Amino acid sequence: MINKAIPEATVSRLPVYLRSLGDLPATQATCSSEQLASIAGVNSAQVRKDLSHLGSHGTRGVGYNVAELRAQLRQALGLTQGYSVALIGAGNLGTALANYGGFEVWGFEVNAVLDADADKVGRIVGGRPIEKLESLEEIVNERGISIAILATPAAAAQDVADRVVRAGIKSILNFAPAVLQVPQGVEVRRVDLSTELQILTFHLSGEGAV
Amino acid sequence: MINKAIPEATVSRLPVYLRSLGDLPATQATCSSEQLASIAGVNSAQVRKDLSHLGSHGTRGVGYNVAELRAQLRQALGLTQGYSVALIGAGNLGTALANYGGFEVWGFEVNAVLDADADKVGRIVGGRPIEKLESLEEIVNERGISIAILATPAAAAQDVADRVVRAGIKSILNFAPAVLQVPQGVEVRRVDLSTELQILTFHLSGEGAV
DNA sequence: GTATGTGAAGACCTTCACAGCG
DNA sequence: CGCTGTGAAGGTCTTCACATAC
Repeated sequence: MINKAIPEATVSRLPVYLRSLGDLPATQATCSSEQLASIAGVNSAQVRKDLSHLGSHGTRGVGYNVAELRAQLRQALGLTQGYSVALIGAGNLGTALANYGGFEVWGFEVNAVLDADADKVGRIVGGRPIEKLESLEEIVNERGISIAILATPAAAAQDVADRVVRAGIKSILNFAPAVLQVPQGVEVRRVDLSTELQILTFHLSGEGAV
Repeated sequence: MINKAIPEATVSRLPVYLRSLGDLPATQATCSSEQLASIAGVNSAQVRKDLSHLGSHGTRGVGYNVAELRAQLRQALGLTQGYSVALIGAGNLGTALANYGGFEVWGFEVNAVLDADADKVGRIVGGRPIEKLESLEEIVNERGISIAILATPAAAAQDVADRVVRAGIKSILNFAPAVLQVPQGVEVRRVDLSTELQILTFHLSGEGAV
């Protein structure tokens, strides 16, 4: 399997490259590692090494074929198929995510919005009625959900994660400010506002410029 | 300056340790690296090495004093003072962030919500009227804003960032799906939904279970 | 006995610099 | 000549393992 060989650090940059290609003029058929690097904000040797993991073959003296590279990136990232997403937690953030729609372009569709609060069930969010958390397993099976986005309070996050894992989901995007314990084979990515702000203040208060 | 010596990887874990301390029973006065590691989801040697960068001194055979460690973490992260934040872009996500309030606990206060869209100006979001982007510089000076949260569309992000930098802000939390170019001395942290989802699908579609 | 603090080893990541190809 | 692809060098980060201190 080719994927097995791609280092994690490279994987995390592939989506950036893919998006960067979209920033090129539509007329541009070819693109150098130098140019891609400048849009993506990384070193050009990095770009070349990263792309070499895809088995990508640019043309020396010319660069990479934009259309082909885009196809290879989508392939590597598994974006040739669509994904069904469940959003759990319909508070402020959850509601905003349900309405956001910025990732439908990439083939992600929110096919369920769940909440533990019975009072919220039935309310329409992002064009769908909120469903009760108890139906999770059923919904996952029926609608082929493969990704869960957690936007619950921190205190509820671990319980919900356990439930999500029991329902067979292997990919979790966690917005709750908590570190989740999950079994091997389940992948969690954490997006944590407070953490990011605190990293910023570290640099603000500590060393000077640079 | 002590901060200068703290590696970036360590800095990014300090907020997690700080929050993890809050998960301990209120009665617990002392905490081992082992316990902290398990809550924070890292290796215990990592915890010890990270904390040693703070000049922290645990007690051998006992562990770390919880209250003291919390104080040291807050100190290192610059959380002994409050920070005034401007939120730019009052769309779905921006509105949710304005209402969120989950980081006020840590001393961050949203003291301005701005938007480029004249139609939105004056509407109340998170208890404040939306103000026009043109007033940015003035607002930053008047209210001592030191952090900007960007929640604009990707296409506008770079222009807004330029403006924010010109207003003298040195810390940006960027939710727009774009890589920002900023001068040396300005720190940008990117939070990118689509990127995170795509990293998840890489693992879903590629290799099997870990 | 128990848990910290840390040198040393090893894994991983980035950058350089240039050979090689178009 | 220009740009890719990559060995080699140089960093950074993580983990181990144990001396050290309470």
